[in-house]
Amino acid sequence: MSSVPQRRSLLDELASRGIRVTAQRRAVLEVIQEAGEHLDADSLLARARAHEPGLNRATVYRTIALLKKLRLIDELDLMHLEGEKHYYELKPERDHIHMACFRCGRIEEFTSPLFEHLKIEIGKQTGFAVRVVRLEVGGACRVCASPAIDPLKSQEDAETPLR
Amino acid sequence: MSSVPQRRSLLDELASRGIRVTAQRRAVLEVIQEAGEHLDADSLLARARAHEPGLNRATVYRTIALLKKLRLIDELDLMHLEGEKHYYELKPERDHIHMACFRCGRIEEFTSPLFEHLKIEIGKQTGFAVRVVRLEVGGACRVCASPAIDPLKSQEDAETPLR
DNA sequence: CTGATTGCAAAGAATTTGCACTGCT
DNA sequence: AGCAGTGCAAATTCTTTGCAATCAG
Repeated sequence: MSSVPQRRSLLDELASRGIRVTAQRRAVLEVIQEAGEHLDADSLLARARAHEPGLNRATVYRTIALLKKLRLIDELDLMHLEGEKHYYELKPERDHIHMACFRCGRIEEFTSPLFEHLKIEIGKQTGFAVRVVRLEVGGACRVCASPAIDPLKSQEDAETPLR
Repeated sequence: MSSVPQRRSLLDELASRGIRVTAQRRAVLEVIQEAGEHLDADSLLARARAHEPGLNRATVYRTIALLKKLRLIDELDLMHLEGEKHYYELKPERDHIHMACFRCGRIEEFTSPLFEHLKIEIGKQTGFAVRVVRLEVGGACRVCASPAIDPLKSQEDAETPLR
């Protein structure tokens, strides 16, 4: 939800690697950095155009690809709750789990030491060098799962995504 | 990799729920059931056409949607190693982790009691009723991560997907 | 200067949908 | 018989690409 600012800005990361900093990239990076939520390419474009009006959709996709390659952002599916878009967020200090409520569509995040242990175990047991981890969960959030909310209203199906 | 057959066939599952069993569905179910690997919609169509030549692509998608809704299969992305397709597998008795090697493209599976604990913890800590879990990992498999393989050949990038 | 980056427009990949026809149960 | 399921073709959604013009370093 609220994000702890990370040590170096995306801009600094690019510059320090000798990657060209253009006005377009600056606009996209800024939006990603200040985003309070998970953004897809389309909303990213819309917001970045506030900074850089002529910005093209293709440039957004190319910038996303760049940031992914540099492992500065993570790509999420959020259980495909709405369409097949991808969502992006700054790579966090500690990986977290994304939980998508099939009933109300809310996305929750959750971190746990167990998750960190699991990642370590994967490496130890299999020899696999873990670079990117994505753990997504679908189901019913606390509120939607509660049977006490409205006994008269028949419960919507929370077994399966909305669409 | 090799799969332990589950108690009831997909066909029985449908029939017992009063869902219509058509030749087309039978063909798709059979392919999913015997698949030794993760199949996308396209390969699913190709294989199922061996049983049911006229089978249409749309029917495959509709059948996949049905099985997903009934939670008889899981949908995977396999870190989008090749395109944005989805892959499908029978819902296993115990959820497993999918590990995708960015260098050689191999997919490994891994199960761990820690993973089960983590799922339980999610529910306990957040009140979220977990229905579907997808844990995917990207990186370098044991072989590709090994620095001893070929010291002369400069290592390919294993930090990031191939495409 | 000069190659990396961009915009544009078109193409591509994966999936979904409307509708008339077919075939389970 | 009746309605769920299917095929077909077109539409949608999301993303990528080729190429000429532009701009950062």
